[in-house]
Amino acid sequence: MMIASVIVDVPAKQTDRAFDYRIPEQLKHVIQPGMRVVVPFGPRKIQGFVVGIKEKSDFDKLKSIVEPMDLSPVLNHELLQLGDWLTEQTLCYKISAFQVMLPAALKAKYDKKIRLANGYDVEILPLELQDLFCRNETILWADAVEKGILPLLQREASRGTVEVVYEVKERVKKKKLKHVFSKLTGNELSQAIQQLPANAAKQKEVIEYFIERPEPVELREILSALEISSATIKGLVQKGILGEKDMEVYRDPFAHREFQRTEPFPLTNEQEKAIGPILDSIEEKKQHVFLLYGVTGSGKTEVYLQSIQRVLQEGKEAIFLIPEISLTPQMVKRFKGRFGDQVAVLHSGLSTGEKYDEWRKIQRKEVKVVVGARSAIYAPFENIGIIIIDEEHETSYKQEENPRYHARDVAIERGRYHKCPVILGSATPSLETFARAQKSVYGLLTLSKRMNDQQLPTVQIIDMREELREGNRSMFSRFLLDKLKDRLEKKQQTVLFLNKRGHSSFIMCRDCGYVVNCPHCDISLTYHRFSQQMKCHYCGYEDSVPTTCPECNSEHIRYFGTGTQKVEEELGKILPEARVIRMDVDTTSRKGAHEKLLNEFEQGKADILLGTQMIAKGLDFPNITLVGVLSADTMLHLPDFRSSEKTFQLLTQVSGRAGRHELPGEVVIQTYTPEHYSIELAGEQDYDRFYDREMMIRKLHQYPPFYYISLITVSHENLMKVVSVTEKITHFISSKLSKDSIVLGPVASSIPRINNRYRYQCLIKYKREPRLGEAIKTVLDQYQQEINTNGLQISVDVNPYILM
DNA sequence: AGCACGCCGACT
DNA sequence: GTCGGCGTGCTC
Repeated sequence: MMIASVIVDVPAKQTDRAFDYRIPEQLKHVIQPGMRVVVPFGPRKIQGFVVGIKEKSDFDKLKSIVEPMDLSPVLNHELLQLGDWLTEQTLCYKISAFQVMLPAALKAKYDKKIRLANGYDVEILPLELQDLFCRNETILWADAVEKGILPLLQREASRGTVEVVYEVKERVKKKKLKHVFSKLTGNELSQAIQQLPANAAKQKEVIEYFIERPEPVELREILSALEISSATIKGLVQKGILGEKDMEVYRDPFAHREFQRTEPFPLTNEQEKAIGPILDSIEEKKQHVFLLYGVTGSGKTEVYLQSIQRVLQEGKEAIFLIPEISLTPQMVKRFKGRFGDQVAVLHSGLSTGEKYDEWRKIQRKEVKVVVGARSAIYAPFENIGIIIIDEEHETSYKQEENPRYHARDVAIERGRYHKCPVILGSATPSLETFARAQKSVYGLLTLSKRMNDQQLPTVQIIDMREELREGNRSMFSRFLLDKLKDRLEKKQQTVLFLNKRGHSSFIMCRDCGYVVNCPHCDISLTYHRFSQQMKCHYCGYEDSVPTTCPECNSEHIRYFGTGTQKVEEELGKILPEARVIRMDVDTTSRKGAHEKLLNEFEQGKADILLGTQMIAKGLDFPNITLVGVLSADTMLHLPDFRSSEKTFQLLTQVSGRAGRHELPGEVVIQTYTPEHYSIELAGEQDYDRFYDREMMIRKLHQYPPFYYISLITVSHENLMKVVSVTEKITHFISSKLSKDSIVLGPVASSIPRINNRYRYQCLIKYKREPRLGEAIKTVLDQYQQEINTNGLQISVDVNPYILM
């Protein structure tokens, strides 16, 4: 007898193990590891992943697999193994690890239904129910609740006349469209033409079409191609010459778009030198991690493209990761232009169905290259020749929910399996990566010159305190304003960057300084002009803006902080002639809006592009000669050890937008802390000195890359409970680790309360601690009961990116 | 996660 | 005496 080990779709500690199921005889040759199956679990039917097949089980009352959900495995051997690794690394459930590797469309949904039990007739039911069950075979549980007939049904269920059934349903269907095909051979078709009446010109045209191209064709396509109506086709179908059938098609997010083919550019000396070791590594089939450290505009992309080209020549596949925010149409264009329809694109702008289709193209080996954001690292290729992570330092590569993985780590793990190079590219590498390159753990490849020998833009740092002292209360320094006017005159373009993170608009009383906080979370409410409301970004609480201060009754209570709208307004006042395009969450939420706005800017329909994070990357327009950063230091003051690094990276990225082509670029950075090294050195665009400086601080405070960190966050409604549990956990972990490790806690989280739940943390810093995972698992086991029943939550983040 | 089983309080 | 509360433990 064949038995399948199945990981069931129940994300809980107690079910985080394989359950054994009998494989029915007729499925003996169908069921394979990596397939999704429907299995009975307790009283219901749920989805599961087959992880192994064996002949014996320790369990003797096995149930049988109900049915397979796939024709072929959705997870190959490597990905199953990778799932185990993910579970180990991030301490997540197996089922979560598998699900994160697949498109959302493959995640099961469940229906709970009620139907007449076997052997009973509708007659036996009370009258109210008879009608219902005459019309429907089953009734959705949710409908029954709504109709208020649940008690009735429950009574019947206890009599045994109706029963509850659970069904697993697929989330998306494969898209099918009507196709037309020829039922006859070429010769037979030619004969058929003869037999048609003389006035059937259109029908003859259709038959000729099929003589030339005998394969099935989409109905819509042939209708428009031959300019005929569906009646023509219908006639031929009735004559038995053509047939109609529904065939699967891909949703194509890039339909009706032409991508201009591009050829490889000749490489500069520097590029040539950088690509050498990569090509060697491809050839030697050796795992090797490289840091491609190249200033903005130094031509990293061309190195990527030509490396991928070599991989394709070897008959292998390539994964190219890029942060969601810079996964712009521009970037897609470059890849599609070079590699045509060998490219699949995966990003959050696609619908569930579109993502699923792109994923299937990969699985069916119809494409060779994947360009995508974080989760594209799990592309189901089987013969990977290179993995590239562009903008390696970006925080979006870390997933902030379970499984809390970093795409870089997954890339290196997959590279190990496929024995292929992994390229990490950045102008401002994360300290971890640069440190590893310095220690030769990673190969260091440097591009120090911009293409065509353009100069890096000149950077001017403006002290806004000085401006204030001299009576300028506007958000534009006089220097920046002059520059703006200058560009308007010269008809050159400007990018204005507003760093909003950590500093959104809040409501404050100007008399007593009272700030309106969320009643459920310890965080200020954000002002939304659109709805004239205040909103909590953590729990969704909403309220209208008070007219008087609840503390001092003053009427001088209003919103504070700088939003893009406010900047736009002020621009309108001081530079009324300037045409401004604003890009933020509000103006880009609609699908395609992002692209549209950028296109308008590119075509010169505006002088100033004003925006937040989303314009920091990827913009590459020749006419941009000025970049202004309105508030450089807003995120410098976040309680995070990476805040200096992030500030430096962001400022450097933004500066890189200026002067990428013939015209020289200029950058103006406004700040209240010009003396801070991350701002000063971003101004000098000196990564190396920033690195040295920041490394000293990291060493001093025992942070990465000198120490690894893990973060345990405990939350509960009761403050005392949280503190005492965190206290115990801290104690326990501390007792299990070597004395070189540092265990900090209990400490209130930087957002001490979210949704009325208090949050405390235990931070662990260590150099080598092989037993830490074990210790954390013990903690989770210990508190299992309270987690299940008492509403206690304990979350673990190994190598957290944000300490929140 | 769901759900059944089982042991204690307030009702017909 | 029973209906129903939610603590406890199980699901191949």
